[in-house]
Amino acid sequence: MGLQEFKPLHRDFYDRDPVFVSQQILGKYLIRYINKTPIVSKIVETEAYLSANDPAAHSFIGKTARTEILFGEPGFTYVFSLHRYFCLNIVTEGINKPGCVLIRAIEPIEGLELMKHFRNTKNLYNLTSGPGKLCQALNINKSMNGIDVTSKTSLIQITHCGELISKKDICSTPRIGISKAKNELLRFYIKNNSFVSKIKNYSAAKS
DNA sequence: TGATTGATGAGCT
DNA sequence: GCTCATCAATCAG
Repeated sequence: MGLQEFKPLHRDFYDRDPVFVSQQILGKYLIRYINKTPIVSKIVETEAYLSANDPAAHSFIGKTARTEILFGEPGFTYVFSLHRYFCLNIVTEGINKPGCVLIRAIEPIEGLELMKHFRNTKNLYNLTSGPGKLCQALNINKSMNGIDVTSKTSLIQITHCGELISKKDICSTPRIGISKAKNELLRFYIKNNSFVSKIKNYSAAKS
């Protein structure tokens, strides 16, 4: 696979509403370099966290030392820890509009052995089907906070790929595991993709 | 197989 | 002290 054909998405891509970016980023490639060796994966599930009126967003209470990166330029990583795990977000919108996109699940493409090593498991589905799991598989921790994913020299990049996901193949549901704003449909995933987390919870239609 | 719970650490008040 | 955008082990049926 010729990696040089994958160009990082431009910063303008992220300089928009997090709901829009959350859907458009589905199917794009997430590349993580470990000592120059790329781990390639496809983004298959995301959640949007809004810049205003979203009590579930970390930025809701205002700017703190932890959330400072959210208030800056779009196209940078926001990594935070939760219990023993980490979650990877991408900052969207402009300065002082602290929206972001949480990467909830990825489909492994290349670098399977490295991911299995970091996760200490052989089960393919269990490798990256959740925000904490994928960070473990990609060896992402707090030191990966504030990385520019639009730069060709970054350790984490998000790039174009051949596959376009059509609107009808994007499903939306409420976000997972939050206690506030439970009814907003801000989780998005690629229909019928087997690496999406918590598939069974939403297999039945809800009226 | 679905629901519940305990491990666990950082950030905020 | 309490909260929390998680996960894996455990238990009930």
